[in-house]
This record gives sequence, structure tokens and C-alpha cells, in this order.
Amino acid sequence: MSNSNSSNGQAGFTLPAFAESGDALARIFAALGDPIRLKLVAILCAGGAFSITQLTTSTDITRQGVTKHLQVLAEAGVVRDVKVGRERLWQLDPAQVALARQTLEAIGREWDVALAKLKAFVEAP
Amino acid sequence: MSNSNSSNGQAGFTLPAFAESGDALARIFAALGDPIRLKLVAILCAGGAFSITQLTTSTDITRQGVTKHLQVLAEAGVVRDVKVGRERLWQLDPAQVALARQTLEAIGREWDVALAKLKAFVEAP
DNA sequence: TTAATATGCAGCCATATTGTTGCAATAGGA
DNA sequence: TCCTATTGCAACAATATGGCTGCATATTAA
Repeated sequence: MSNSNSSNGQAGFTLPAFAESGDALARIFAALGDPIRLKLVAILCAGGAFSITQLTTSTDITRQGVTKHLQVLAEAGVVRDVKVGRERLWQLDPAQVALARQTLEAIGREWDVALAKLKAFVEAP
Repeated sequence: MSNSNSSNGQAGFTLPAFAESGDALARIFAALGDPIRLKLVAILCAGGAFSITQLTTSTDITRQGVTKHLQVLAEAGVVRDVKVGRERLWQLDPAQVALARQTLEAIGREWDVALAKLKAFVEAP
């Protein structure tokens, strides 16, 4: 089987840094990988700080369901909560979103480099 | 409960477009939301086209497990496969990655706009 | 033809995820 | 104080996910 040229690891090219960035990055993407959570992020990035009850009115699920989604987002570091009175207000923390965006930019750059190498190889004299 | 001022929907501000972009966008993020799949993407964006057997050597799971991960990525449109001989070579399709990146950029922009509005409100005479 | 390689497909199992209901607890306002 | 609004917590069911084994199928090479 395969053997031979390998495919990476001890291969002939280096992987981009995010390949080994552990689970933190994957958790950010996974947190964004749900339609309801994506909508919650949209609300939070457009508005400011909202309570769970307020956010619930924007979805078709129960308050407790929204709470679970917010917990997923919070564990990924995408949102934060602040207690004020008897309410718990949620707001976006854009740092992790920026990290995810930089990763996707890195993928695009690597891809461009790979294309350029291929082009140079094909056009070699 | 809550009632009152709403929080969006029929609220006083407009949501960014990605809020209602259906499940396609969420599927892209979900596809990237796994450490193994993130590594596969890293390999593919750095290299070119690899067979399942080759990709398996880069992971700690079985070939069938890798196949399932590739299917998740394929259903999100992140990777494509090409049959050549008895092999099935996989390669990145950067279009969906670019779409995800644009979404994260939009979140960042919305956030900046919201901050600017807040600043203007606080500093109002 | 025969053997070896590469993949496909089905089924199984353990665990995680998503959403619910029900009840308790905390905090504000009349 | 008493009522109400907001949230927290626990248990539960249904489904999805991630990983495996086992076997079948195709394709290349000798």
C-alpha cells in the first residue's frame, strides 16, 4: 500500500501552521457550524449585548436550547457574558473570529503558492 | 417574559446577510470544525491531489474513517475527488473556503460598525 | 490468469449533540 | 412583602457523529 512517497508528515513539503494548532481552532469552526449559532452570532455582531430571553425570540427553539448554543459559542471563545441585575447579557468577542479568518486566509495563500509551483513546473523548459 | 423590545427579527437594526444564508454556510464551518479534517485540508491546500491511502498515513485512524471525513468535506464543497485509474485523488476546492472567509470578514466589519455607533452615541453632546 | 493494491459498502457500537420538559432559585418592582 | 420576570439546573429522548471490522469489487502488474 502506498508506502513510497508519503503524503506529508515526513514528506517533502511543510504543512501550514494551523494543521497542528490543536483543537482550539477546530472548536471555533465547529461553534460556527450550526445555522442557529450562526444567526446568534449575526445578531450579536450587529447589535450589542442581549439577554437570553431576547435572543430566544429570534429562534424557533426554547430558551434552554438557546442557552446550550450560547455555551458552545462561549467555550469556543466566540461570545462572552456579563451579569447585570437579574439578566445575563451576551456579546461577541471578535478575537476568535479573527483567528478563524486568518486561518482561512492562510489556506488561500497556501493554495495560491501551490498553484504557482504547479504552473512553474508545467511551464518548465 | 421579555416580550417588549424584541432583539432583532422585527427589530430596529438589520442583520448581516449571512444570518439567513441557510445551512450551506454552516456546513462549511462544520466541515472545518474537526481537528482531523482541518489537518486534511492543510495537507490538500499545501500539496495537490492525494489518494485516500496516502491521506490515511497522515492520521491515526483507519482508511474508512478518513473516507468519512472526506465525505463530510465533499458535501460542504470544500474538497473534490477525481478518479484516475484505480485511485481516487482528492484536492481542495478553495471557493467554499473563500466564502467562509468572506463571512468572517463581514462579521468583523459589522462589529466595527457597531463599535463606531456606540462610540458616537457615548460621545454625543 | 493470478496476485496484489486501492477503494467501496454495509453494519455495528460508543459517545456527543440537540432539543425538550419540569422545577428550583434569584432578583426587581408594586 | 408578594408577585413576576429571568435565569439555572437536571433528567430525558432522539438523532448525529466518529470510529471500527468484515467483506466485496475493481484495477494494475507480473
